[in-house]
Amino acid sequence: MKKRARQDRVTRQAQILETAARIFCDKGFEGASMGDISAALGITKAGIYHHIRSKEDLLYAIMSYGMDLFERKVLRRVMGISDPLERLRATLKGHILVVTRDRPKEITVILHESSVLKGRYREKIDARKRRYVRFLERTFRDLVRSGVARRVDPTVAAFAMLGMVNWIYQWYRPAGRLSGAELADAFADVFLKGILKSPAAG
Amino acid sequence: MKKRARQDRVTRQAQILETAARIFCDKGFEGASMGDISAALGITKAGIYHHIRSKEDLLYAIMSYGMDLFERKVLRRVMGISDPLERLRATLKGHILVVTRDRPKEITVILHESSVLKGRYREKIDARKRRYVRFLERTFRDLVRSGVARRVDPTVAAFAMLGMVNWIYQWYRPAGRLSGAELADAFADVFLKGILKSPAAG
Amino acid sequence: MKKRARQDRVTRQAQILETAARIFCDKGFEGASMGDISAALGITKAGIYHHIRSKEDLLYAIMSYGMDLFERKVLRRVMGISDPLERLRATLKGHILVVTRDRPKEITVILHESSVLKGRYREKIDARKRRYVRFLERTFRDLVRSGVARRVDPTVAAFAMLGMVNWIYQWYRPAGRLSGAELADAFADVFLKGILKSPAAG
Amino acid sequence: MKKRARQDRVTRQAQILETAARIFCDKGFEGASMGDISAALGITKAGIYHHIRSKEDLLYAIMSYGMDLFERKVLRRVMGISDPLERLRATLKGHILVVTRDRPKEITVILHESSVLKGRYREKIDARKRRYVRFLERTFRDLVRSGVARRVDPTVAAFAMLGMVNWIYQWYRPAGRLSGAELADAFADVFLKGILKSPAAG
DNA sequence: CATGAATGAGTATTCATTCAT
DNA sequence: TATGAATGAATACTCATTCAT
Repeated sequence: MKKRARQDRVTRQAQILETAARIFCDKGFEGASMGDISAALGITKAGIYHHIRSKEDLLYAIMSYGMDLFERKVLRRVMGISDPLERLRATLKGHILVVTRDRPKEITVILHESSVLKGRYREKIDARKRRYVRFLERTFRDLVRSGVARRVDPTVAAFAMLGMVNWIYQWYRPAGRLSGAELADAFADVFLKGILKSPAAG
Repeated sequence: MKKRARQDRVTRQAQILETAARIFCDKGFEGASMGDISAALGITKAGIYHHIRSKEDLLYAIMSYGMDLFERKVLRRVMGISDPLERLRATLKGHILVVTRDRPKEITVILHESSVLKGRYREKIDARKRRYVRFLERTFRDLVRSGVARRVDPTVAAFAMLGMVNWIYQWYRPAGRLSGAELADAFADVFLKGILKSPAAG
Repeated sequence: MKKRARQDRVTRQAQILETAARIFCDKGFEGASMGDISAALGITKAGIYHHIRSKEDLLYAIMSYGMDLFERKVLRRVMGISDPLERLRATLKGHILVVTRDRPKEITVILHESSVLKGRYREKIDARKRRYVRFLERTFRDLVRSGVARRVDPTVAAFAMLGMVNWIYQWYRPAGRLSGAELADAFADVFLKGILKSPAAG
Repeated sequence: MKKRARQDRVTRQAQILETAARIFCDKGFEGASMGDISAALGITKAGIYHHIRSKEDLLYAIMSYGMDLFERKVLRRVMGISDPLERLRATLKGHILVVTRDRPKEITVILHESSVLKGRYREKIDARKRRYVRFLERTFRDLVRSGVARRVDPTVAAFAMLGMVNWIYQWYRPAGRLSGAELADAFADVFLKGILKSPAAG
């Protein structure tokens, strides 16, 4: 019985995070009201405050969960790959698959609302983002060193790739022509080989 | 005297747009209040309403101006270039230079707040964005047809490039290691030739 | 075991009264929340409601206990004194010693929050206060009649004394220069003999 | 016309202060809501915020005005009196007359709500209170030195007097038996000459 | 005896907007 | 063209209290 109670609580918490993520996604953090969220949950505004401390805490919890998700589903699975090309390809595809197939609202929230977070919360999320950027930079450096990649600036390459991938949520619709897997392949192809046929043309 | 009055009015309008763009940029559209804007302008809130009809109108005016700017500074200058590779290169570099050197707040607002616009305003801005996307797609199609580019999906290529470029405002700081021109060159290099040394490796 | 249970309950009740008195004292009745009290007690808000019926009841219970305390420690001990001057002196000193040495939060609550009580509760506390005022008036009347005191208005004298004494909680700090006993002596001296050297000077 | 506007504004400000003082007096600061005040003024809650910055600011403004009032009506008029006995008598009577005849709600608010103020506001009001206490202490010291008063502790005498006088708002009703002037005389009599007929009796 | 969850009413405050002047 | 005053609706959040477990 106690277990049930605890489980219910977890469920409520998760329900709130999920619903809030959806609504923050649709209306933006500032555009969404606690009333929107409580209404979507079918409880009162006051009821929500049994489970969270403030709207900003809620946002952080969502982002933190989104980070967990990303790290669990992507980062953790690719960090150990020793071959840098395999590592990069797995990262790129994994990242794209997560944002196109699972489409976790939490990650959209991270991408779109990160600047509303202040103070320690902001720092914590930013630190986790930077960790990912550094992982990408390291991978590009490995690729250049191993002679597989051209002499690209690792930082430039990292942000080029991040831009391509993080922008997906702005335009990609799963109902469209391309599946997530197809997009992943296509983006990997463009990013790795470039647009042009012959390097000499550049 | 009449001319002066009209000029002053134009000036006020421009002042308001510029100031509001800066503030929407800093705090987001929903996070910014008309009071923030009027305070930054040194006039009263009521005073602003002599020049604009509503906060949403103001946002639209900013975005519209941002679009004008982009089209004048980038699109118009490259649309006429007949060689598709030159056209693409000029577009890519022009676009990046605009967002790294001029850094117009209006364009950041377009990128970050477009989903708060509703109805006809939304459609109008979206139509202009789509026009740019179609222009890019046409360019990639031309490149493939002319045998200069590999067989890439034009839509995929367009959004890959847009992602890289539109994400820049999220991380690029002019005080950093790279100048706008250097970033433009580096991104063009990565995008056109890809990361890898040998196409066979992909 | 029953005895133990009852004792525990009494203990809990007393704990709640004491803690609530302290918190009402610090933050005022309206400024304090049931959450403040429950947190200070280490139980839940709901837990408190097993021992009290409402916040107002709790306030009344505190005041009532404060009154009990005062009547037990002061009034009861001096009412029987037949010599009016001894009676007055004992009352004055006893009252001051209670508020300076024991410093019961309950009495501060009575002095500071009495107007928030309504209805029957208010009447009950007010009645006990009036009883004390009438006791003082009677004592002054006795003093005048017996020729020991000058022809002072008993009501005026009673409220002059009450003001001096009831104001103490606003400024007196036990860490200061005067002990409670010293303050009691000093106040008694001032009140009984006045400020001036020679009555003629007044 | 501009003058009228400014005058109106002053009037509104004064209206708000006065009304809020009355309501804080009746219900206490925490017990009173901004809605109570706005309703009493016949404007909306939002309307009030054109004239004040916050509820706490409003409280400070009331207390500050109460202090102005007291200093103007009492302190300023008596500070210059060179004879200490005259000075004390004028202070005592002036103070009592102010709280019994004018009965400014602002002074009651100062006496009852001062502990809700925090930070700089609290310090400012406290400093003005201390200034009055020091003035009283100086006066008592002068009286003792000049041989007019008995050897009383100036601090004790000051707080004895303050208690008598500051407690008046708790019990005095102008509809009662005593006029303010009569109470002033009676309190002065009790305080200066004491209760007892013969000093030897103490 | 105690809890976690919930609620309805209420809190101070902010908002975009209007309007008489 | 600008202002000060005002408003109605909304904001995030808190409150005392209840109740099933």
